[in-house]
Amino acid sequence: MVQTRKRPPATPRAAAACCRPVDDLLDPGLFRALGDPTRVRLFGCLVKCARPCSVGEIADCCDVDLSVVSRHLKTLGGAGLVEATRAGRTVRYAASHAEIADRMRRLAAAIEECGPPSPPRTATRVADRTRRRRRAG
Amino acid sequence: MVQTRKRPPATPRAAAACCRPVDDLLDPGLFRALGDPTRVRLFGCLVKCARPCSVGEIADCCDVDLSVVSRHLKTLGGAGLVEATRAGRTVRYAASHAEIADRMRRLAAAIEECGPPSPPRTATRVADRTRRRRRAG
DNA sequence: TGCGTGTTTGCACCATGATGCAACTGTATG
DNA sequence: CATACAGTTGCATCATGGTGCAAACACGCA
Repeated sequence: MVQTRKRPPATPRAAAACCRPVDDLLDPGLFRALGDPTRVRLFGCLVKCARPCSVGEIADCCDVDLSVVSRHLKTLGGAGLVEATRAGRTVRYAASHAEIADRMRRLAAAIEECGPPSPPRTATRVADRTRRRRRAG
Repeated sequence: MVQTRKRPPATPRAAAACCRPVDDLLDPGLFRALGDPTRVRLFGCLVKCARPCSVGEIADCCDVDLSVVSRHLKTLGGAGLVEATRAGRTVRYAASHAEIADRMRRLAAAIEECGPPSPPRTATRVADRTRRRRRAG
């Protein structure tokens, strides 16, 4: 693996001026969309349901007005968390599983890249290697 | 790998009643903390700075009142995003890199687990195997 | 074209929370 | 003990946004 790690900025002020991958991933818009209890519940239901659901169906999973659900779904869509498709007069929303998972994983990587040189990871790798060697032997 | 995948609930209403790993990871409190521009900026600076910083230092990275920064840092701390340590009269906050990265990764995994059976992943694995075979041969 | 259904939008209300200022607490230092 | 400094808290203000109701809109169907 090549050396991609940079020396961290000396102060938070310097950090504010310096650009890292984590800056793009830390989008307030995305987190804001998931910051409301009702909205995150809707998103969770769509994630677990794992298929495109109509607004009416989705509204059944919590006791707020249908119009509220409609607005929340639009917000989730704007944040890229769900995707909408029309079929006649019904609109179906589906969770964007792969996209969001990828986004979260990239955020995790970006945060980790800024942090301390992750000794636990090396430890895990050593353990893996040991296990592999044992299995082989 | 053993079969851990469950059949998804038929409707969002059923999804609301059914419990999956993703439910615990989708904590509105965490996302709410990252949903404010000022706060996420502070968090980003701490992530990039990668060391414990005093409140005064941190306040230098954005043009809001020191008291506001103090409150935001407390919020971030409450969400588990940063950790505070006192030394005399100065309080230092540091980003919890490993914890947050782990949390994001587990969320990614939980979301992916609910989603479609991820054909791209299988494809990748096949590709990896092919590549490995080629490299070996 | 009129009707019923699924969804969105306009509007008003209200709760939450982000912000700045000032006062306060707590801790070193003289 | 007085002073200065780091940070927190109380308070008032204001903007944002979550909510419900009703009306409007869009589409399929008879």
